[in-house]
Amino acid sequence: MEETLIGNGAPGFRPLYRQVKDVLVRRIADGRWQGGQMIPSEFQIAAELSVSQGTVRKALDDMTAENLLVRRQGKGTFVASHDENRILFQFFKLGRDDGQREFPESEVVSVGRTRADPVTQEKLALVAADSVVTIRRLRSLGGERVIAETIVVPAARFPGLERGEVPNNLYGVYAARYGVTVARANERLKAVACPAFAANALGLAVDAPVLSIDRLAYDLDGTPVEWRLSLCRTDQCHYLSDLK
Amino acid sequence: MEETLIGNGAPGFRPLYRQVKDVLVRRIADGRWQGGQMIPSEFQIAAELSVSQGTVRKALDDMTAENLLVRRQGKGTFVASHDENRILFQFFKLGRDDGQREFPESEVVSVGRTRADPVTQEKLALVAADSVVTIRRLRSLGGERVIAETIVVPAARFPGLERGEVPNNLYGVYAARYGVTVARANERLKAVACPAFAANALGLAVDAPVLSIDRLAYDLDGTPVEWRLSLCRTDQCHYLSDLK
DNA sequence: TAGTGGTCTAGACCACTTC
DNA sequence: AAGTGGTCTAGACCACTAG
Repeated sequence: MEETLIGNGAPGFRPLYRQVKDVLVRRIADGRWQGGQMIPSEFQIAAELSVSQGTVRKALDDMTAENLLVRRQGKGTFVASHDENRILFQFFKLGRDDGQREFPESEVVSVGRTRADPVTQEKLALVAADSVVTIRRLRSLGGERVIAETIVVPAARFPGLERGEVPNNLYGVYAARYGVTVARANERLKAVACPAFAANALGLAVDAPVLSIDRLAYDLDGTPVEWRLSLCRTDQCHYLSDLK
Repeated sequence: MEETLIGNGAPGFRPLYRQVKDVLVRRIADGRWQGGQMIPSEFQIAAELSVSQGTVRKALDDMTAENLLVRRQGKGTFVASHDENRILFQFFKLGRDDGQREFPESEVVSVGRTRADPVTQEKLALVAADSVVTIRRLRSLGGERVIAETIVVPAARFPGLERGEVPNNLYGVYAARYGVTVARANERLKAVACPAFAANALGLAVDAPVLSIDRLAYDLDGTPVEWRLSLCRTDQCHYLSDLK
């Protein structure tokens, strides 16, 4: 076994299953276990780490509850990938009023690399010397442009992102090309008057009400990795929030 | 044991812990276990239902994850109550921009009982003959009126609600006085132009952008028990949504 | 048939709270 | 010291998938 688990007599007590979980999360964070890949069975992990299979199960169940793993009876346990389905249900909360749920199309407006302005520095925990990549794009649902969004990421974690294609499924690219796993995000929503630049793009009058979504996304270590501001026209669609 | 658990050879297979959970949920739904009350220990429940303590634990852990129970090591397991804290973190997602999180004050504008209109019938699964109680109120954060909301509930489940005081913490009253536990809700958010009636109350210009929150709340059986439409001014506050 | 995850049990011991 | 929930183990058996 490569990692060392501490006994439970220590004052800084941490449950075994927590330590097991930390080890496994690190393997995903380090990219040793990639999205979509099947991981070893419970018994194999248990033997490797010298714990019982039940302890491994508790760690895996925790990670499954946090959408880091997907378990399929009879097949195996897989690292969750940022495919369109996961995005759709975990990270994209906009749905059409007719109940249809679909992955939005994207048109990139601009991509560029600049120094981080003060607001961005604060959002992404950067300093003035740091560079960021800024992506502006429009997104459509059912053929209608409904979102104008600005995405800002630290250039250091995504070298070369500003060159070449910007695909629709960004979080998939973060994971596959840069080994950055977006694990969670928080969003702040406001109703605001539509600014001119977005009004043109969305086919709205200036000052029409639009939904502003200010999102900060974090990786597995809790480090902010993306700041995104989306302006959405919500006459034909809505933001869906489940409270439970 | 009063309830009968089925063996696991049956074709309609249901895990034991699921059956245990159903039994315990029913006790809360029926009001036999009230909010805030301590329930029997794992061993007592296990003995009563003739299952192992581990099986009871899995049922209790599930219910804890769904915010139906609160477990405190060394003390016991308690039925979750709709106190201000739970509402604040589970059912009230509006927070001030300065980061303060507080329970809003309420001023009731009107309370009345009428027949359910077609839209309400559809939302709450009622028929034309059914009556509903409608509450209109204003809510404040930090002394500022920020929400104008309309709440509609089936009169049959809340007899007499339209008479007497309407307290600030409605879900607490649903539970304590009517035995109705709000277990989950879903909200649809839009940015809309402020209608005249709300503009006056919120100190906004007509057509100013406001956040519209359309909420349907469900009880433990999954029956819709409340429809609520909130119009919020979001210049000093925001709707907080955590994606994980 | 073999391998995976899912359920269930029984028992030991630890951590926290209260008396 | 007694009672609660929390962790950990070991082993049995069931359900699902694939070859």
